[in-house]
Amino acid sequence: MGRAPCCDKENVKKGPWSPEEDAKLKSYIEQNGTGGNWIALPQKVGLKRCGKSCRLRWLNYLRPNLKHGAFSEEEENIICSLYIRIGSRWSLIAAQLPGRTDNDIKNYWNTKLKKKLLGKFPRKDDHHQNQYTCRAPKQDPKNPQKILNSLEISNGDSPAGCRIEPTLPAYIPSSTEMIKRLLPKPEGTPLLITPDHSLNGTNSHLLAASPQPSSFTNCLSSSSAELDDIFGQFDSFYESTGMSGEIIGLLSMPDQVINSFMYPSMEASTMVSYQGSIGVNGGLV
DNA sequence: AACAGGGCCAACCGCTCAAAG
DNA sequence: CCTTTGAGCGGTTGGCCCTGT
Repeated sequence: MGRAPCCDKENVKKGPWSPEEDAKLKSYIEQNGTGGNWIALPQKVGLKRCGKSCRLRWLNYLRPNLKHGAFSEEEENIICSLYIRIGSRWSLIAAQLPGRTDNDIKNYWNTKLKKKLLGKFPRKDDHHQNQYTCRAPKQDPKNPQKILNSLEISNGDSPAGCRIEPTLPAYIPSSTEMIKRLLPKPEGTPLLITPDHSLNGTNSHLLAASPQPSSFTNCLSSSSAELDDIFGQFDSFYESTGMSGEIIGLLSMPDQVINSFMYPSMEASTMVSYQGSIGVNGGLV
């Protein structure tokens, strides 16, 4: 039953790769390819490494045409834009940046871009560590490009059915240009904004850009199942009408509205909603 | 010069899903 | 149909390096 064992875990080398190991692996793959079987590769190459380790080393460091230098401004913009839309799908983001690996992008985001982006938007109140949780669309394993094909980086439109809940602390955007990028709805788009009580105690928020906000105002509750149902209603609505729209995760709204959501005095069952529309500069009206 | 702290990044860990048997 | 493994992915860690004190 099952396949042959992967590798002798007791007898594999871990830690940094030596130049000799790199040379062996590179030379073998360049001459013979991977053979579609990473687990068998170390033995063929003559390395005391796990197949997974070989795969990682090849993909992240040894394979040809990899860029190792600093990221360009254009690359940064692409990463930011995609992260906001699809979350931490590093492999999908990497697919849009030739020569960059998912590991590279992930490291770059975690060490530089995240701080850079958040630094532009000082938080109103530091002890409110509010997080938006992300429900970007599940990748289709048969067609990983499907999501990306529906993305258009520059114009602010979002993929159909994409639910974007970036894991970013709540903040009030201060840059008009960034507001437009983060809240890329056309002027006049109606909005429904409600606290997401499904994330009990975190004061996270669920934001929705809806063509019919009033119809959803009264159906929110603390149950994540019901929130899923609401997402479903949005999906159905957009599908049946062909209109574009999705859940969005970043907002710009008046202080008093922010405050009414931020402060944790609400009961879990309390429902607060805000209805408005996106104004000329991306702010709420 | 010595140490602490933070940044950076390669590599590992652990999970999910599909495929092999 | 069930169990086990492989591939791929995102999250996390550990160690090196740099900078400030």
